[in-house]
This record gives sequence, structure tokens and C-alpha cells, in this order.
Amino acid sequence: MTAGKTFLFMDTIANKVDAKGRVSLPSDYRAIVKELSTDIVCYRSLSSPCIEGCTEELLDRLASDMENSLDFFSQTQDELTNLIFGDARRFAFDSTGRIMLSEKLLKHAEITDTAVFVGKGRKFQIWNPENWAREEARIRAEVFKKRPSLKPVGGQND
Amino acid sequence: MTAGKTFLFMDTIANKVDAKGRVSLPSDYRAIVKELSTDIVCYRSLSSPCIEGCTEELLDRLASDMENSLDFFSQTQDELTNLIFGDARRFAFDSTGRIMLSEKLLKHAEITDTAVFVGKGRKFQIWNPENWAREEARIRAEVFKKRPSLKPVGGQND
DNA sequence: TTGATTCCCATGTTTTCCCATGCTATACCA
DNA sequence: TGGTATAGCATGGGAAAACATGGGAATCAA
Repeated sequence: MTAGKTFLFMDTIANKVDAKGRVSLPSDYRAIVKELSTDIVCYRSLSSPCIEGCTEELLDRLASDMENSLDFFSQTQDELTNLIFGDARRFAFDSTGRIMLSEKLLKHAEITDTAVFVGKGRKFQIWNPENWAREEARIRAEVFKKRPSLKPVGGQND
Repeated sequence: MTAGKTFLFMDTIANKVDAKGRVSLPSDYRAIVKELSTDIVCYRSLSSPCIEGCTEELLDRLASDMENSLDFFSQTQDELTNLIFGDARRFAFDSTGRIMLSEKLLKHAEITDTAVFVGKGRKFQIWNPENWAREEARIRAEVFKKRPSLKPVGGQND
């Protein structure tokens, strides 16, 4: 990893969840965490049956945006912070690189014995294998439908 | 991450209130208090039947901000802060990590034998279990309705 | 004294830590 | 080029530490 600090969660990796609920965090993800001296934070996705994760640093920035006193009593903010921070939890990994996902999260994502990590740039998701296969197919179909309207990036196209 | 560490109250944790009125402060919360060398301050929430808590440090900052923003429209905020400071109290935890909530606070939140700690980033709340279950469901529904207009977390896109 | 608060110890459970094993990919050597 | 050594990684299991919680003794106030 370079000094430029581009940190992206990428790739799709399936790891086993053992009897204790432990899962190896993909080593690439671990490298990001170490480099940023932060921690991984996970919470239930608002829109899909999956676990969502990001760096604590990202959530901290959100908290900073919200903490200034002018908004101290705002109701919308109140509801949002309850939902996000009330659900999120820090997950430190042990010396072998594993985190222990909570019952609540595993249940929400319908994960039992295998967890699929899906990179999303600044965030990542953790899926049940079957659900992810279905979701990926759906997304691909969706994108294909919209294809004519997608602008090529950097002038490349095919 | 920058020099400053990140301190966020997160997760939702249910702890028992014993016969003496003692409750374990979640260990993550305790870690924040120790790290910042501050104290926990609690007061009755102005908007919900729950106890609200934060670091004394945060209230201190709020006080400073209020001093410096005495604009024409600040009267309401002024009154609100009066309410909070009039109600707030410091709660130190003992060697096993427990605090003793006052009758006034417990009554306001309708807490008897179980207290649910809900993280809110820089703040947290303490709820009666049933009330929190109801409130969480309400908020989820509310936020889902507003979802299209919500900015993504931390300004990142996904 | 009575009631309340603080401090300390005991216990069961959960979580974290550490060591061992086997697999896989990359590098190395003939 | 093919085979082997090496390092990193995923995974399993047991030991140790941390945590929530209950109860008793000591301290303080009215």
C-alpha cells in the first residue's frame, strides 16, 4: 500500500463461520484497518438482508458532522443517530485475523456457516452465499437494462 | 486516521438493574470515559421517555457554543440548555463498572429491572426494553419513508 | 439506629487470546 | 520447465482474561 492512501474494499471472498461465530476478515481488509489505525464497524443494512461494514473512521466523520450544537436538539438527527449508532458495533480482529459477528447481524443476513464478503469501495457487505448469488444476478440484469444510458468512463468503451 | 482517536457510543446492550439500582455501564462506554479522562453525565431526555447520557466534555463544549452564539434566535436553545444543565448529573462507576441511576431518571424512563443502552455516537440513551423495541420499530419505519432524501453516510457514495 | 451508598469479593458466562494444523499461492532452484 | 521449499492465510480447539451480576461488609448521613 502506498503513501497516497487509497483504501478500497474490493473483491468477493467467501469464508467460513465457525461454531463460535468467528469469521476470518479477508486479509486485504485487514491491511486497510491496520494502515488507517482504525477499526471495522458493522451494522445491519437498511435496504438488504446483509451486514454492512466500514471503518470506524468513516462513522466518526458522520458523528462530527452531527455533533455541532446547533443540531443538538434536532429530531431527524436524533432518529438517524439512534438507528445508525444504535445498530453499529466495533469488531476488532484477533491475532489470526478473525472477528466475531453477533447473533443479531448473522440473523439479519441469514448467515449460518459461510459468509461472503463483497467489496463496495469505502464500505463492504457480508452476505449469505445464496442470497448474494441471487443479488448479484439481479444487479447485473439491472445494469444491463440501463446500459444504453451509462456513460463510458475515461472515454473507453466496447 | 488523524492524531485524535475516535470515540463513539455504539451498539444496543441490555443490562440488569439490581435491587440496589446498580447497572453495569457497557465496557465500551467505560473505555471511552477512561480514555478521555472525563465522566458520564446523564439527564432526562427532553423528547422521549428515556435517559440521555454523554461525556461531561461534550456538555462543556455545548456550553461554550451557547455562550458564543447569542444570536437573535437563540432563546429557545437557551431554554433547552437550561433544562438540561438543570437536570444533568455526573455518574461515576465503581471498580466493577457499575453506576447507580437516580430514582428520578429511572422513573422518567420507566425502567425497573432492565436497562437498554443505545449508542448515538457522541451521546447514548438508556431505555426500558419494551419502550425501546417500540421506538426502534417506529424509527425504522420513519427513516425508511424518508430514505430517498437521505444523504449517504459520511458523504461517501456507494 | 435506620437507610442509603460505597467498596470489595465471589461466581458463572462470554469473549478474547494463543497455539496447532492444513491449504494455497508464490518464489526458488535444478 | 517441473518440482519443491516457503510464507501467508483460513480454520479448529483449548486456555486465559474480561465482563455482568449477586451479595456482604464497611462507611456515611440523617
